[in-house]
Amino acid sequence: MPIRTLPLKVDPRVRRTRRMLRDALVSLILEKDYSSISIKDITERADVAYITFFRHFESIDQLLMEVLDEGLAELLGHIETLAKQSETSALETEGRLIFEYIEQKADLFRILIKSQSVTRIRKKVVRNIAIIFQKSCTPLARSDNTVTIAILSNHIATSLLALIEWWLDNNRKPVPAQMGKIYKSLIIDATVGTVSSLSAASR
Amino acid sequence: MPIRTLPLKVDPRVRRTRRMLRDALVSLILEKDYSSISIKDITERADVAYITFFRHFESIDQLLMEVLDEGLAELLGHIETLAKQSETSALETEGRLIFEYIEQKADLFRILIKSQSVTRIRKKVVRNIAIIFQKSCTPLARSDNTVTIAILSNHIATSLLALIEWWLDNNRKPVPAQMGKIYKSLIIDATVGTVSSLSAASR
DNA sequence: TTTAAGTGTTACACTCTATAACTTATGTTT
DNA sequence: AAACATAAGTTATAGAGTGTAACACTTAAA
Repeated sequence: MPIRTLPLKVDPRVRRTRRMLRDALVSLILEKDYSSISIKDITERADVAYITFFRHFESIDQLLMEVLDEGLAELLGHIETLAKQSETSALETEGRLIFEYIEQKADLFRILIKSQSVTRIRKKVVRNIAIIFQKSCTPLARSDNTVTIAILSNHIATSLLALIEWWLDNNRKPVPAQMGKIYKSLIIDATVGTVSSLSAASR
Repeated sequence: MPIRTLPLKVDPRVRRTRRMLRDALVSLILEKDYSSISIKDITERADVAYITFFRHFESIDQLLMEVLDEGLAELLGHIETLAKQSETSALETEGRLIFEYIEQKADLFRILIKSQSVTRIRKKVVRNIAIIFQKSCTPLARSDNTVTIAILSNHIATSLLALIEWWLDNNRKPVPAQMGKIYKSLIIDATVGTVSSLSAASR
């Protein structure tokens, strides 16, 4: 049995303060460079006392992690759904749906990409996405080579993020449908092709 | 004709100071987190007065750029050579040579990967590497689609860096020869395959 | 209403960045 | 070698940012 009952009634003042700090950081990230954001900036934007920040978070990075954990849960759930679809017959639309989803959640993705500048956070995001694709990679690597699976899933995660970053930097020029095709061919099909060529070489 | 003759006799004191600052930053990056390095740290390590830093550089980022420009020139030249080889018949050894080179220049690469945490610097490194591969990509994309070429070269550059980062994070586990195969199959062959599949679709 | 906990105010110590005025050291030139 | 120009060192200063402490005020819960 768990030691603490999960909701455990959080003081509404605490909920309010943390939410205001999160919202303040989000709006600040969207309008200026992450590394130039100070704790004073955040507390002023949140209309909260300076010291209150330290009563809830150890650093801006930690606050950002809370923000991302929130948004990432939804994002990862969406990617996971799409990854599962790729095992079925909906391969054609999978990539397009990803980029359409990005257009909808543009703010979240701008923050996500910007956050990648913080190494620790970037690695965590990559790892989370890689874990999702790991499931799709495992059946592919017949020789159950754990190293190969790790490399493949890491490659998919980093490549997808890089492709998204490029797309956002270039004003989302090719439409989602075209980006979907590129994603499928350049990342997914290519990964599958690698598995067969590598396992053929070791056979 | 250029306005200034290029070497123009740099004061030996300036050369010495700048070299000491560069060396100090390199040794600091190798032993602690980049974002925690202060200008005072650098000048103390370099055994130089604090104010002297500002007489040569505007910021730590700028000093790092000078460090990277130095090392990157050699690195890029090496990759370029390998990229040219890929147009000939030496395809089999290309990838292996890259990872053997990384083992030799481990310090430079550790700095390069760590520097990626600074968005501006990371983008510049990616762009530089992408430009090299752009030349190899151009003949592939027959429909001279500039967008496609940009995406392909960006994909190769980011994927290669991500693969290198993964390899360094995992204690260089698979030997260079194996990593070379993975690189060739997962990144190079996959890119070539994408070009043909995309141009076939638009035909 | 009383109590507990969260938040605000003010003050302070510390680090880091950035600049200025002035002195000392070093290289270049005559 | 002496004179000059320039780089580097010393000291002082100002301002921003982090982090903590003591105390007063406000809100939620009993």
